[in-house]
Amino acid sequence: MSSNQDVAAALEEMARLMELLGEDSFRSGAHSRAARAVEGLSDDITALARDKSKLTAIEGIGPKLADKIMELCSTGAIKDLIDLRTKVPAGLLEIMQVPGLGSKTVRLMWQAGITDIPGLKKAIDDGSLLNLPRMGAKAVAKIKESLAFAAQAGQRTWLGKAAPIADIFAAHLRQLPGVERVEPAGSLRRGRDTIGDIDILVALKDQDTATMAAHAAAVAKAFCTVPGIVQVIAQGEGKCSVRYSLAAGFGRWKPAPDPEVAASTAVIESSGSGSGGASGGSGASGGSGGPSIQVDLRILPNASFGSALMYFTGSKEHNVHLRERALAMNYTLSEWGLFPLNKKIDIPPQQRGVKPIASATEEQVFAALGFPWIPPEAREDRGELDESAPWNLIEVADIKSELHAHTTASDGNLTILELAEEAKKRGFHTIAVTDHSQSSSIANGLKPDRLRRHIDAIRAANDQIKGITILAGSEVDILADGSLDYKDELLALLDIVVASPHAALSQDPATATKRLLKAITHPLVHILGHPTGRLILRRPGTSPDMAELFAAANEHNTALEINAHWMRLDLRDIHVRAAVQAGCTIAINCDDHERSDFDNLRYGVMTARRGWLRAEQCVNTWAVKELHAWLKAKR
DNA sequence: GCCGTTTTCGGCCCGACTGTTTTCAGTCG
Repeated sequence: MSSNQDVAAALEEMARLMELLGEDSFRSGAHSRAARAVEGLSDDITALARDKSKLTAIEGIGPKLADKIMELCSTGAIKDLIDLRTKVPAGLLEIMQVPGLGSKTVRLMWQAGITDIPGLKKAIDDGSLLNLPRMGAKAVAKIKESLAFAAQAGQRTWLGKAAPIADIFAAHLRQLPGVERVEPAGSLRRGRDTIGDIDILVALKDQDTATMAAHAAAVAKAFCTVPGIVQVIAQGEGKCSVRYSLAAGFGRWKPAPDPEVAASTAVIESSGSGSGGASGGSGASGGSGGPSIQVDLRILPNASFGSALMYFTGSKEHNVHLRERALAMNYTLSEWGLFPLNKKIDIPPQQRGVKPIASATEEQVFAALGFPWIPPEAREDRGELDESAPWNLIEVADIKSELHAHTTASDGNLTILELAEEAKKRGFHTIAVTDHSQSSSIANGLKPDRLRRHIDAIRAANDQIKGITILAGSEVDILADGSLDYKDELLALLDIVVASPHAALSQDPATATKRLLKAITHPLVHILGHPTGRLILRRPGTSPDMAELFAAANEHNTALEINAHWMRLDLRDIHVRAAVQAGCTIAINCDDHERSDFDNLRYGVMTARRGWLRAEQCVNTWAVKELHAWLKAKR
């Protein structure tokens, strides 16, 4: 059995190997595109692979690639991939991970006898690398510097950790003269659960050319000297790239109170700051190899802001399709704007002073191409260009309740009233107190008698406070066999039950499906909390049959949670999309343990928007009456 | 290797930066 990730990895490896062998770039590109298509599927590829026509129905997968996917799913291997591996030394793929080295250069190295990273280092040291074509002292120095980052190139970090770093850069640039707008773009703006690099777009006030050039230079300089930068990769007039120390960005970031999270993240923190003292003015010493993230800057005139923001937001595949659509309409689209196509002239239109058809706002550019404005979170080339109706996706402002929160009774650090006051401050009409159940002993889970007293305390607090309803609830453990951690008589006393898996997260898919189905179909359960139990970049969680879960959730009127903590975001985007299509009800909860956890809501909402969720399908947007009626229906 | 509101064959997005070059190839997003 192969997961979607396995299939995508195999296809991507084939693409890389073909590049190294110098094969047709469109052919390797097709493999690469297919890999991303598989990665973005919410359906299990193994199931689809039983029927070839279902595979070829996926855009980017034709008959040949369908055969290879079916071969991998049924035999566990692809013969063509094995053949490719025998032709290319394995170390070359590692060399290609070095930032700035692509297939053409690595191929030249291979021809010169360099086949792995140690060989490359040796060729740098003995000077033989200089003998390669187009390889001078500067290029070698750059490779030497980049080698330190080879291991972490391609590594990603959490959305909730990248966003504060983007804020640091944006705040730094926003105050500069001549700057009209600063906008983080890229995967951050699309709300992906992990971020590869941070993209910042700066729009300059439209003035005379000389003034704008001076302002651009000042912005570029300011960008490349932000404290915490460990390497300047490129610095031009309109475009810069740097690597920023992740350790230096830890200032605002605290380990999550969730003990399992705290334990795992503590490791990262200590390894991050271990080399050269704590954060602060580390400067551009470079090359220490500590955790770092690439930050890219693009500077453009404000008149191009819309098209530039579209270009810089991506995704790459979305952009490619959009540009193809432009060509079909006899236009050409770039970050400079949408222009009439003129194939006879080689010079780009913006350099000839051609007036764009649209460029100032995203709405204008989309409209000129015949689309409604597409939310950034939906720009993943997952069918968004086939939609013609306005989007109207859920927004943070739509959220009116929080239905999963902890207090000092278990592992939170707020009292019932403090929690309720904070929720009220955020404009919510309802907050549910859902402390851990007895089996979560590490989180100080409540034994039945403590829960009974806790319910009384919650009722008392609810009588005391005005302007918000406090619900008595529990985040009850779903035990390994699917049974719940309290007896039904006790659960029936609660206003709301969130059932979540916390242990036995390595179960096989069939067992996990059975376990979660039991919780979903339990008559007293309202919400299935963080369904797979994954921790992003830490552990995969279980892989239940989602289609089965969604069908059962629909039938039993059980909501499925998007846990908004940036370490979880579970359900994940593609699951949300499938759940929305299946008609499921979704909950978006912050799983609050402290005040600042309420701020994670934006990540949960972004994940919801990536699944094309509209407000009405989310319980947290419902008015008091509607929400409470839904809760009571299970009592 | 995929795909089709001009095509079932002949295309396949667009521009910036770098380092090496006497005009451009490679890489990246």
